[in-house]
Amino acid sequence: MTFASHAFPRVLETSIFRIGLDDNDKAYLGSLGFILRRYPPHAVISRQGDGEDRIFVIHSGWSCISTDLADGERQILDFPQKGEFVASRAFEGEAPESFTAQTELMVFEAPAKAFVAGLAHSPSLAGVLLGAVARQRAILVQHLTNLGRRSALIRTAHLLLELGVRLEKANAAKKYGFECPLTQYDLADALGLTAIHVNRMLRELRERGYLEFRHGSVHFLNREGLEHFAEFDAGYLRLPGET
Amino acid sequence: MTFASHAFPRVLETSIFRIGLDDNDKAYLGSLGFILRRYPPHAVISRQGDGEDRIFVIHSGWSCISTDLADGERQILDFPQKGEFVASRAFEGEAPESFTAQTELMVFEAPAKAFVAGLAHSPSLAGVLLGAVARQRAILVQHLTNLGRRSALIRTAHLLLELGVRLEKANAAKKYGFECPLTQYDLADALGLTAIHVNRMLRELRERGYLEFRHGSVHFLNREGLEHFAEFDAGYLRLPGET
DNA sequence: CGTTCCCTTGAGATCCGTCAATATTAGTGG
DNA sequence: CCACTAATATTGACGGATCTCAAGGGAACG
Repeated sequence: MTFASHAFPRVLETSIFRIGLDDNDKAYLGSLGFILRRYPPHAVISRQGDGEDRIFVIHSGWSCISTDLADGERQILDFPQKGEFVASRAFEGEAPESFTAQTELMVFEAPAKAFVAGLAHSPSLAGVLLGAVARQRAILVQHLTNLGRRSALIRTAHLLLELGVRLEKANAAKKYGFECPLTQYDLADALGLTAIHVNRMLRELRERGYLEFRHGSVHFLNREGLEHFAEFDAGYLRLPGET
Repeated sequence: MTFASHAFPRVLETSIFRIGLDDNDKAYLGSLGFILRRYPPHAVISRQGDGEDRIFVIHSGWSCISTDLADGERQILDFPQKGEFVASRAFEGEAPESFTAQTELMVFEAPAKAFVAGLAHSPSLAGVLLGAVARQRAILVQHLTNLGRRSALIRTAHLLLELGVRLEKANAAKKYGFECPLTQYDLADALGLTAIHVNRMLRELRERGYLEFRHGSVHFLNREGLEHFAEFDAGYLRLPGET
């Protein structure tokens, strides 16, 4: 279940922390006790309300962070990708959201306490962390804008375009699109729609020649046209340090 | 337009930064060049896409942060309240959102560059900042959940309850509710609705005996019942350091 | 006292959800 | 490779929530 912590420097190279840290910082990060863990599909890694406080860096696989509602529904906030980080309690208070594996998931994991305390020892790490938090925030803001002010069709397109770009930045995209193990129910919970309507929107996007989503993979057919149609501007996905 | 920076320690006492900082930290904060500025109603303080990078702490008045869409619409993300802070560029990249005064607005303002650089000099400030960012994130997450998974009626109630609690924590609420200069158009842009429908939802809440929103003030008539109806749990609004 | 926001209400259209049924795919064990 | 099952995808018909369009009323402010 757990692996040698010396595996951590590897993912560092492709993670959100790869920029802006000198060797001292990296050595320090490596000392924080990150371990590589594996979770099976549908494992709940951190549940809303938990007091436990951990930092995760995605190594491989798909997962989601979500809020759980009283009636059993959920709102998916994001699908964190390889190299991105997740803070179960967001550094304060009780966990406001749940973190769930969707496929088999490999994550680097460390207690948040040591991580936060470490910010004092590595000032540049604090800056990098702020940058990473800012990017996460920008993604959340786009999802919020999606839900509030865009039609179901554009909203669906926008999310798939975003995931495509994020996977490209993580070097996990194919030439034509990307592998996407999400079900239409998952998409619905992220888009504030029903799975049935997501199905209709995917069909509409296919009939308009924009993309195909079949058998777990998204295939862009007219990406430029789709980006224009969905008013998609990838600027908010810029990684810290990226020009 | 600008006031002596020694006014800053005053708001510190009631701001998000009031907890967890020792005298050294506070003295350091005071040296970062915060000035008190006044903006007239509807002033655009920071526009989406700006490169300028400032930190604000709300002193008095109402404002909103929003994303601007191509068709001229906007999605309001939040209404920051007294003592809360706003980072125009969120510490990285270009401003992903606009910051606009809604009433006359007084803010403490400082260049973000010095602020971020200062985190190295004041490790506990970094921790406090993370806590503040975490709270902002929790608020965003609730707004996202509101838009995605709650009906227009509950969504409206939830936002007004949230604003009530936040104003109480800023000591800016009345006994029965709070002064609220927002128009129904403003609420609509925050709730992902049209102003017309907001109007109908407010009527419905009034007719159900939950609250009145008239002449710029929100009056809770059955707060407990409303909190239950709207599945409102104020836990996510806990201030850093608050039990 | 007139203008300008802002609020309020109604009627009809549209988008999206609900319910119900079937088809397809993926997984499992024989 | 096949039979069976569960999960997922697909489609249609209908209803309800929300939007659009249109009109008027009220409050604030000069």
